[in-house]
This record gives sequence, C-alpha cells and structure tokens, in this order.
Amino acid sequence: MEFNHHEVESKWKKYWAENDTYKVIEDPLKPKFYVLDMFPYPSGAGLHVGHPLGYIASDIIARSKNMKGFSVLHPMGFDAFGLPAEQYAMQTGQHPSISTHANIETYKKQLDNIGFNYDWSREVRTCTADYYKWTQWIFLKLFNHYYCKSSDKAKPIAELINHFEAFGTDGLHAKSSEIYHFNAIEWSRFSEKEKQEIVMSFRLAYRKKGFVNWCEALGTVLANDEVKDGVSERGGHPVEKKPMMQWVLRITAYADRLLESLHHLEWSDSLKIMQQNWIGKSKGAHVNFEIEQASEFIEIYTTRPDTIFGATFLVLAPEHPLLEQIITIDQSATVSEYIEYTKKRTERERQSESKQVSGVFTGSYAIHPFTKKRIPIWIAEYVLIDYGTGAIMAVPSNDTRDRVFAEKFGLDIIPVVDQSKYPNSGIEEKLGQMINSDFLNGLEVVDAIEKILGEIEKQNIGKAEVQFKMRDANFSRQRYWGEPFPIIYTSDDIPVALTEEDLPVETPWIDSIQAGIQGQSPLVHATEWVNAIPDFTRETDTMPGYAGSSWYFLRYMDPHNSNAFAAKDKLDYWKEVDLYIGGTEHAVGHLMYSRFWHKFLFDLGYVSTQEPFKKLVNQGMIQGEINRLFLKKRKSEGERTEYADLNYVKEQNPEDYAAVEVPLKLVKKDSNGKSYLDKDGIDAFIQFRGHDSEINVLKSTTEDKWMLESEIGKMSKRYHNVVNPDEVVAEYGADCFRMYEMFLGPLEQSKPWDTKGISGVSGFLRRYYSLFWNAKDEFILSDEIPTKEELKILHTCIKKVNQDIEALSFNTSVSAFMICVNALKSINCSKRSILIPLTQLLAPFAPFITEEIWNLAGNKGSIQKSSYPSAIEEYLVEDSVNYPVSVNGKKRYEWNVSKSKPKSELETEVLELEEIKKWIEGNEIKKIIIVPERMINIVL
RNA sequence: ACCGAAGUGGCGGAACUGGUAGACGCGCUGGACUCAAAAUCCAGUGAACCUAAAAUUCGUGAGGGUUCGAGUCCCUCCUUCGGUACCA
Repeated sequence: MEFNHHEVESKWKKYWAENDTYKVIEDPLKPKFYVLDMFPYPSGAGLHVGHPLGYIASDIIARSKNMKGFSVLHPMGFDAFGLPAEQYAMQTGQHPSISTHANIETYKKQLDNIGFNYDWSREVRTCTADYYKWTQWIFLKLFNHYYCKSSDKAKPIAELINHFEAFGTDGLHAKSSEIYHFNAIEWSRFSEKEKQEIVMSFRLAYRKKGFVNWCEALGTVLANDEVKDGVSERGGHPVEKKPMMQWVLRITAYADRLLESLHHLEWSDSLKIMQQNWIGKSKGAHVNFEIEQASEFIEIYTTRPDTIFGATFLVLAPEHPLLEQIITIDQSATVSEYIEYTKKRTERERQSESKQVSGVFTGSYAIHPFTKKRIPIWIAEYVLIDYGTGAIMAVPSNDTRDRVFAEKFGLDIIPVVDQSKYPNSGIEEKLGQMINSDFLNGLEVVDAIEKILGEIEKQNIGKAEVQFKMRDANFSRQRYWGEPFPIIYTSDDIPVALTEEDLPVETPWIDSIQAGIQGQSPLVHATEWVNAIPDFTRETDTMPGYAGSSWYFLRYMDPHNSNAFAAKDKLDYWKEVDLYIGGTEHAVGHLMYSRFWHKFLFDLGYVSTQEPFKKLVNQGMIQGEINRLFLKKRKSEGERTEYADLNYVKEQNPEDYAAVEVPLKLVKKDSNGKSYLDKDGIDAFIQFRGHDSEINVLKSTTEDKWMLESEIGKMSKRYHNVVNPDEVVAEYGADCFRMYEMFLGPLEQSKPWDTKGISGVSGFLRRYYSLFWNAKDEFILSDEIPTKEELKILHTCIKKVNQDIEALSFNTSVSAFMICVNALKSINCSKRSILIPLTQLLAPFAPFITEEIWNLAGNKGSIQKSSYPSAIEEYLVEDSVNYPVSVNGKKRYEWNVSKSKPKSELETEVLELEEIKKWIEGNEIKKIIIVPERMINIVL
C-alpha cells in the first residue's frame, strides 16, 4: 500500500485545527514546559529550508513533552518591524505594513505545511499596536527609572528627585553618565532645564550624542551592514560618521549582574564565554597625564598599569574632545586630513588592519606622571572614542598594536617586563618580573599591578577602576518602520514622556516613505502627527529591531491581555523559557538585551525569575550552494561584452571578469558532481538577467556545457539559491522533510542543504508503513505475544530515542528508527504490541503518518494525546560480551565471552587464545589492562 | 584584528566519561525481478599490498606532545563558518 502524503496531511491538518489539538492551557495539575523558537523576521523571500531546522527540533521536544504529561507552551510569532520592509517600500512604493503582513501569511502557510504544533491563537506580531503598546510601556518604565547601586536594582526616578530635594547628591549611589556634586539648596536653584538634564543622566533610557553612518548622497543613515569600505553598498556613495542625539539604554548598569548570573544558566560554555567577553569586565586604572603647556589633563584607561614606565607615547581617538587644544599649528593640516580619513572608516576596519597601523602626531607632548619625561601625543584610528576614555598610554613593549605603531613611526620602546622565566609566554601575558620601572623593579606583574594602583591613588594622579567593554545600547533608529517613542519635546528641546494612558503611540500612515531631512527619520514628513500635541513636537526616531524582540517570549504567555503585557498568574505559571533553540548569530546581541530587559522587569516585580532563558541551544545554519558564471568587465560605457564559463575564464586573465550568481534552479550536475548550465539553462539564465543587447556572446571551452564556479555559502535571496520547504514537502511529504532535516547532522552544526540523501528517509518511511500491510494490501496487526528478540529490537530503539531527545541528538534518533524498522522488516513483524509503541515513539518526529496509523489501528483521538513509551531494561540485558583484544594498543582479536566470567579468568584465558599467542610469543608480558565489558589490552 | 565554533570515506555523518574508527543514509559496483526501464530486494564498498583468500601496513585538516591506548586531552599552525554593538 502506497502512503499518500498529500491526502493524509490535509486530513490531519484539518482534524487538528477543528479539534484544537494544539490549544495550550495553563493546567495547574501538570508540570509546565516552555520551549521557544527564535523569533523569525518575515522576509520577502519566504521561509527557506534553513529556518525550520530549529523549529523541527523544538517541535519534537514539544510533542514528546506533551506525551510525557507536561503542559507545553511552544509558540510562534513574528519580529515584524525591520529595515528590509522599509527599503522595499522605498523601492516599490508598497507600504511596509502591507508587505509585512503578506510575508507573514506566507510564512504561516509554510510553517503549517511542515506540521508544527503551534497554538496560533497565541501568535504575536511586534508591529501591531496592541503589541508595541507594551514595548513602549517598557520604554517608559526604563525612562522613569534609575539604577540604585546600594540596593543593586532599578528604582523610580521620583525617588531620585526626592533624594535631590532632601540631600542633593549626598549619600547617593546611583549609576549616571556624569558625576554631579550639589546640595539640596543648589538643586532647588537649578532651572527646570538644568534639573531635567541632570535627571536625564540617571535614567535607564537616556539621551546621548552618538555617531551614525551618514550618507549625504542617499540622504539617509545607513546600517553598518550597508557600508563597505567607507562607501554605501548601494551606489558606492561616501559615508561618514555624523554625531546625533540619540536614545540609549543603560545596559551597563546591569553589567555585573549580567555577568554573574551567566553561571546559573544551562548554556554552552562557548556561548557564556562570548557573553562574558562582550561584557568585558576588566580591572584597571584611569590615569591623568598632564599636557605640556596646557591646563587640561588627558585621562587614559589601562588594564596594565604595571607597565606605565614603558609608556612612551599617548594615543587619542581621532574624535577625542581635547584634540582641538593640543594640535599645533604646523601639524593641523596633517591632523585634519587624517581625521577626515577616519570619519570614512568603520569601527571594524579601524581595528582590523593591525599590520598597517596608521596615525599622526598632534605636535603636543604630555608629561609622564612618574618619570616626568615628555612623551608625544598621537592620534590613531585603532583607538576608539567609545572604549574606555578614548585615550590610551601606549606601551610598545607589552602591547602588540602599540609595538607595531612604535616600530612604524620610530617611537621609543622600553622593555619593562622580563619574561625570560616564561619562555613560551606572549608579550601581552601578565607574566614576568618588572624591570626599568623604578620602584616596581623586581616585582612579579601581579604584585606590580597592586603596588602601582596604590601609588597612583596615593599621588592623586588617577584611580583604580573596574571597566566594562560593553557600552550602553543605542536605542534610536532614523527609520519609519519601527516602534515610535512615547516622547515629545518642548520648544526648549526638553524631552517629556507621555503617560501610560497615552499608549500606544501609533505609527502614522505615510503613503510614500522618503528619506528624512538631515539624517532624521522619514517620520519628519508626517507633520500632522509630529505636531499633534500643541506646543510639543514628537520624537521622530523609532526603536531598533531588538526592542520588540527583547520581551516577546513573555507576551506569548498572555498574548491578548489589554491591561498588562501579561497577567501575573500567567507569568507565574510559565515563569521562564525552559529551552530556547536558536542560531549563534544571536549569541550576544539579542540574548544580552533580552536578559537585560528581563532583569529590569524583575527589579520592578513583574517577572519572578532573574533570567529569561534557562537552557539554550544553538542550532547550526543550513547553507546553500552558490553558483557563478562570469561576465567580462566593460572597458568603456556601452561596450559589447560577454558571459564566459569557468573553464574559459581560467585560460584568460581572471581580473577581466566579474562573477555573476546563477539561480540554483537552472544548475545541473555532471557525473563528477560539478555544476554546469546546459543550453536550456543558458537561455533561461539570459532571460533571468533581463534583456541586454550588449551581452550576447557566450564563451565556453565546450559546445553544450557551461561550467560554473560553485561554493558553499549563505542561503539567501541575493544568491538566488533559496530552497523553499514547500517544494520538498510537496514531493516527499512533511514527515519525510522533518526527519530528513534532522537526519542531516547534529543540530548545532552548520551543514549544506542537499536533497540527494532524502530518498533514504523516504524509503525508511515507506518501509515503516509497509509493516502494517499484507501482500493483499490489507491493514493488519496481529495480537500475538511478542518474542524476546522483537522486544529487544523495540526497546533498544525506545531507549536510544528517549536518550537522544534529551540530548537533542535527533540525527542519531532517526538512525535508531531506521535500524529498528530494518530489523522488524527482516523478521516480518506485524504485532500490535511492537508496532504501536513504535508508532507512538515516532509520533513527535512524523506526526502525520503516525496519526494515520494510530487511527487505522482503531484508536480514538489524536496519537499526540497518548503517552510516550519508555524503555524496559530487562528486555535489553545481554549475557555475553564482545571484547576487543589489543596487544600494545593495536586490536588483534575479537573475543566473545560470557559476562559472568571473572576478571582473573579473563586474564589467564586471554593468553591461551591462538590468535593472541602468535603476537605475544617470545615477549615478556608487562601488564594486562582489562576494562570490564569494554576492552582488554596486553602490554609487552 | 578580536571573540566563538567546526575540520573523520566519493558525500551527509556515527563513535557514551580516553577504550573495536567509519553506525545509519546517499552514491557507486555486481546480482535478482523485468521484453526493457523505474521501483523493490540481495551482496559488496576507507586506502595500500595481493590472481584470490587470509594476513599485514597506513588512515579522523598539518606538525609536535601526554598515555598501555588519542577522532576524543595539551601546545603550535592552516582552512571554513558565525559574531564584533544600525541585517535579522
């Protein structure tokens, strides 16, 4: 009997929908389990085969937990605000809300095709007002709170103001951007604007000047992604850093807690280390260097204060505010030229090229605080204004970049750490003894750090300080398609927060989205909306992508609540996410922001857990195949050009050709697995590229084949290599697609998509199905008592699959199913007591076919409501064991012996074996290693 | 450049805490069925040596080390992928 997946899938999809099979309720009698998928952004290309990888894994977990008696929350929704929809709108005129909703519908249909058990009544979309109302609400909470260091939690701004009114800054321990000292009387005399500015620097959501990628030609601010080599990726226009007032979230207030509670999470060590490094807590010192012939100091930050005697010059970031005062006249032209150059460089570029450091001398000198020597002040792009104080003391002896810099510009290098006792240590390692360092001489580095810190504080030239690499998070985007801020400004530019009653602040409809003016968001054109409140103007920036995605997992708990982001009893029931499956691309960004928001909501008493995601697993990426043909570069405008294949280009100068991506659909494979286009493929390719009369010559070394350059890379619309799961599901069925994705390899690993192995899984499902049918195509299950052998086959599989689900090792569980079905098939098993538990075991993996079998076997209701089988050990016991016998670590014989044979007998008998005798003859036996039930090794 | 991960047959991968390397599947080869093909079923399939069998040797990105024993642990290096704060 053939399994007709089309019929069976639509039948059970309908049944599940009609019977609310996947409706989630908070059942107080059951333990809860919350399994979460990454929040997808609904792109125009639709879902590709890479997206569902994690979703299938979580679906298997969710279904098996359900069958094990848990109340399971396994929701899905959409991260629906974002740059691509806005860009698409600018190109095509279609409003982002229309394209976004259309994309979401496509995604949902595609997801349903794969048979996920989502309860769609809990779907959330970040771009709907009833959702972003609560994103804005959280922002208001951040705006209206500050971080109290004494109680180590967020507290209302009103309490801060009370404190100012009563005591000024006396006794205040709060995180702020600036350090203030005033008393209550002074506070009362400040103007309203001054008071607001002071309070602003304490808020958890505050305003600060930040730099954006400004592209004059496009009239817009660009994402880092859209900038390559200092020019816009679109059109190649120059881009420079432009300072703008922006909203920023004080995530640094939570840095220590974010670091501390990492230890309690069931995350991989590598992920924790990445977060730890991102937070980047370091102990070091701020040190003031006097500037020669100026009253100001340059404050530097260093993590190696012990090497201060090796500091031979200072380096400032090109954006450093003191620059104006220290540039000498004869250097000013060189310096401004250099500043212009760095403005065009991205942060990444500035740090990457350590082999070709660049920088210029300012013309001024600083005074070394200990040696009192003059040391030159330079500026260089490798010093970033946002890190530390934007200035460093350069120690070429113990810092690689400083050394390269000093060597290039001929600056002094004074060795200060003698590492001769540690021959294999790098120059930056904190190992060795101090030399050339006055009172530090002879000390070990660790002790020298302690001593110099004391000295720095004693002489009042600086301060020991803990510093974080993590910076406060920029929260403003100059975009239309994002959450509007619940903020308005007075004519004095004082920001005023709206109240909770004013929420949501809805995005105004703009028919045609155009770049704003001077880097502002397109919302400035919605003048009616901007000026809707008399005497005030609205904030026109919007929130970034991570605003909506930093708390979405809480909304799933109670998605339609209009009185709260989620009701207390729902929050208390589901608590936190038990298992989160998502890609490493979110390893720091999204996960860090979500943890921060969650801790803030915890401080305010809304959520009951410190951390949102108890266990987290990173899924790998499914990669695509990128195929390319070559187009000869034109030497002049309008010149005739030609396409050429790989073999042809190899014989030419490759510099004359540019690679052009070929849609995967057109690509054929030859017997060696090499990609090529045939005649039809070439025609289709030309048509795909659009008619271009200047391109009509095709060059190839053979007549009818055009060989392609082929590599493994991202699956993306831009490479035309997106594989739609719908096509695979249509051809092989959803169950097969699900199991094949799992069978491809370990969840955590990246792997290329290739359908050529899918026939194996398809064959497995056919064989499984055929177990239930006799030669006359009748459905048949016998009630005979199972044999010992059959029970062993079944329970081996049950044990393995249960273990694998716990370990999220789904590729091996698919193998276990294959082994089981192959074994049952070879003995023609058709017993109910074997095949029905097998079917239940398979149900989370292949929900459609198992539902069908369950039903044919005469069961009522969904198999998903039945209980999951667990292994019975007594069926698995073996009485003999196969020992590999090695001589000197090399395996020489396989020895089958009874399990009960004592070690002493094994030891003597193994030497009697004919196969072993010949290896040990004439040698003295040094020892015999026996690992019970594992192996025997004879050492000569 | 920095942080993190990965590298095993022709291919995807398996190998629990250091203990039989290559499970399972694809592909390939041969056979059965068939007028033929597809599908299905059976057998073989890391490399070298060999007429064959048996045996042996080599073999987990490269080089070194620890160990009775290393794909697994340590050091150095190479390659690929992810992230680096406005892609999501």
